[in-house]
Amino acid sequence: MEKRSMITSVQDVEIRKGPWTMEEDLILINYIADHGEGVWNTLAKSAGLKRTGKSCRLRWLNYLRPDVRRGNITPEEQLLIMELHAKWGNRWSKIAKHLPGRTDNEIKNYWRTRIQKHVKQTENLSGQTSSGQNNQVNIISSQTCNVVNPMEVSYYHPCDNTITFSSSYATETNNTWNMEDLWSMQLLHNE
DNA sequence: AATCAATTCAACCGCCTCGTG
DNA sequence: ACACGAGGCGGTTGAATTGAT
Repeated sequence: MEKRSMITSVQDVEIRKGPWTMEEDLILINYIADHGEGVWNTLAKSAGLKRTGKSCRLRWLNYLRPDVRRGNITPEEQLLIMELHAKWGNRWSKIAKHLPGRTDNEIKNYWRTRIQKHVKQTENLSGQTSSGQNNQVNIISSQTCNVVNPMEVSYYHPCDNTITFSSSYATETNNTWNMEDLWSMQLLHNE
């Protein structure tokens, strides 16, 4: 059950798993600010983090990096994701390189939870019309209005192949604390 | 208000590739 | 040529959150 926040003991070294604490984030941010990123296993040990190098790398790249953008995928980004996925398939890191600030993990999650759902729905509605073909264009053109998020409604415009959103909210998803808080604290800490 | 179902997304896992000795 | 470790990637999991009843 307690898959999260557990501690695994491997060769006398406690390895923490599960959600990162604010303290761990600050340690990682400060360490990378001083020493740079990379050589993650060494970094984890040197920084005093009871985490694997992989875990540190993932946390930094997907959440703590100052240039990472999270939430509020724009219609343009959504369209680009769909186009690139149609072109390359599940090459998430490759797709992410074309969306500045977006991570492969976020794009993967976004695709699976938002877009793929609509792919299946649309396929069910449109029957076999696109059997075996690259389906992205069909997905788009068969929809004139769809709910992408419970709080967002997107409208497709077939004439110019664009999507507009009517968004009733603009809150970014939080992970317990605000990143701006973290970065301001980190700056203070480094003073 | 309580309960259950559905959704989201952070984080882990396993596999693969690459560099090094 | 082989072994090993580090890094990177895609698939998957499951706790937390949100919505529905």
